[in-house]
Amino acid sequence: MLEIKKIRKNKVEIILSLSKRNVKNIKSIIYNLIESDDKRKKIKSRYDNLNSQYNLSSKEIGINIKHGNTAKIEALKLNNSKIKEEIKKINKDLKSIEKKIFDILITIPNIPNENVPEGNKEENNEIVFQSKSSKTEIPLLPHWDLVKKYKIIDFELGNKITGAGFPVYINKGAKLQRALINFFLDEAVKKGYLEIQPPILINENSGFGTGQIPDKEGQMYKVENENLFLIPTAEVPITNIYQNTILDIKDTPIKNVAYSPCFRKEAGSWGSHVRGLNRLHQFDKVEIVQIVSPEKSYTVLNDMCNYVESLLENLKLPYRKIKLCSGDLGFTSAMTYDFEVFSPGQKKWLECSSVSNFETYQSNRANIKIKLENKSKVLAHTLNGSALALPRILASIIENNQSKNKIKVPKVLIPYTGFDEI
RNA sequence: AGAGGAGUGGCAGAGUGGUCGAAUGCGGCGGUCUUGAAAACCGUUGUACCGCAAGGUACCGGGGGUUCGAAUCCCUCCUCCUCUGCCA
Repeated sequence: MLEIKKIRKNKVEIILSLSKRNVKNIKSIIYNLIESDDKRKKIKSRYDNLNSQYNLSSKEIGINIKHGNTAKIEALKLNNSKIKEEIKKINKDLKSIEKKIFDILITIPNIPNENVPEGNKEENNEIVFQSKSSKTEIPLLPHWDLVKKYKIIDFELGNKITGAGFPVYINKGAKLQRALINFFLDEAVKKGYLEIQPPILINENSGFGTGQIPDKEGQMYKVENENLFLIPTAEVPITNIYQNTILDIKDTPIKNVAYSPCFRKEAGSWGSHVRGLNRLHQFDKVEIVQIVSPEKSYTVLNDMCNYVESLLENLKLPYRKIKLCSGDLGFTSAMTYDFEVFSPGQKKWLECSSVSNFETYQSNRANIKIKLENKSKVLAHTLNGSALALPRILASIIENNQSKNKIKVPKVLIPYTGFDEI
């Protein structure tokens, strides 16, 4: 959520950059917001003033009770009851204007960083890097055929037990999953990330803190009667560890890594183009999260991207790095790089990581601050990225490493799998 | 799950209806002293909002209520501890 103070200060720039993001009527939204905030200030001032009068009067009653001035007490009580009525009324006004402001604020997405390419179409995304794809003579099978052939993932079983989008990993398929998770966790820990295993159910407040609620509430599975949600990503519990905290600058950067299963309803995004591991309701992911002081966040974004690239290189997968344009940016992000691995069986690129800087958008919601050297407190910048999401990586691994009768396991994974081919 | 107890400032801990935003101790910060450090002593030390400022308002787990007045009384929810039960 954007900070109202910043909006007031930089309204022209903000209107300009949000209009690049497809936000309709942004100018009138912003002006409406500022007008409402002006109103709020006036009401707040009146409200405080009345409360002050009321408090004084109550104290006076106390003093008069001690001295037994019955007549005066009654007069003061009468006066107080009048003030109280007005306080009640003004309190209503204050609450309603605050709610109005809040309701507007949560509909406004983050402001894209100035270096984000402008545009609303996929073509406006900037391909920063792309591996040269290796050409092979033999026809390559898509992963949904390979997993059947080698009996490592069973989609039918998943349908039976749960429903579509919940695959069952079997034998070397299951081991490969476990190997990838351990490999990703170990690599992150080597880079100084603290390993965390978070709850995979979160409450409403945490969902709000990272921006899933209310914007993407419909994409999360809700536990009936408990008011809890299955996490769509470990970003939610991990970032919310720090909700309502003031971090000392000395304790930053916060670098956390977590493996978790992720659950997404993916409502509306299902179609014939979605097959196999391309899109699932449940999948595994290792997520890295950093919380840093504002001036460092873009350096950190780069570091995180470099780290993700190093994983892809270690796995020897053809990949590309894409800088998302303003129109493609997630609601809460100020800048995002996507990483895609090549699927030769499908002849298309599959997103396997998304690394974002949210600047203060999440920290303002979750109330995460940093106390600087000079003791001033500022909203922290939060960042996160997949490092990595498993299913598409697994798809790409088996498709890229297939030969006629086997699939070679990437070298770095062999110590983790205990076998070198499937 | 049942019974009982408890949730107060960074921590510890007082306060059970009236200048309580809250004693005290520890910690933190600033200073005096010291060649330096420690000790001692003095001062300072929460967050948000309104206000140019002076100052004001709100917050004692969350929400609601009683009262002229609530950290203190009542209701409700959450969390923690103890005992009983159940269980991976």
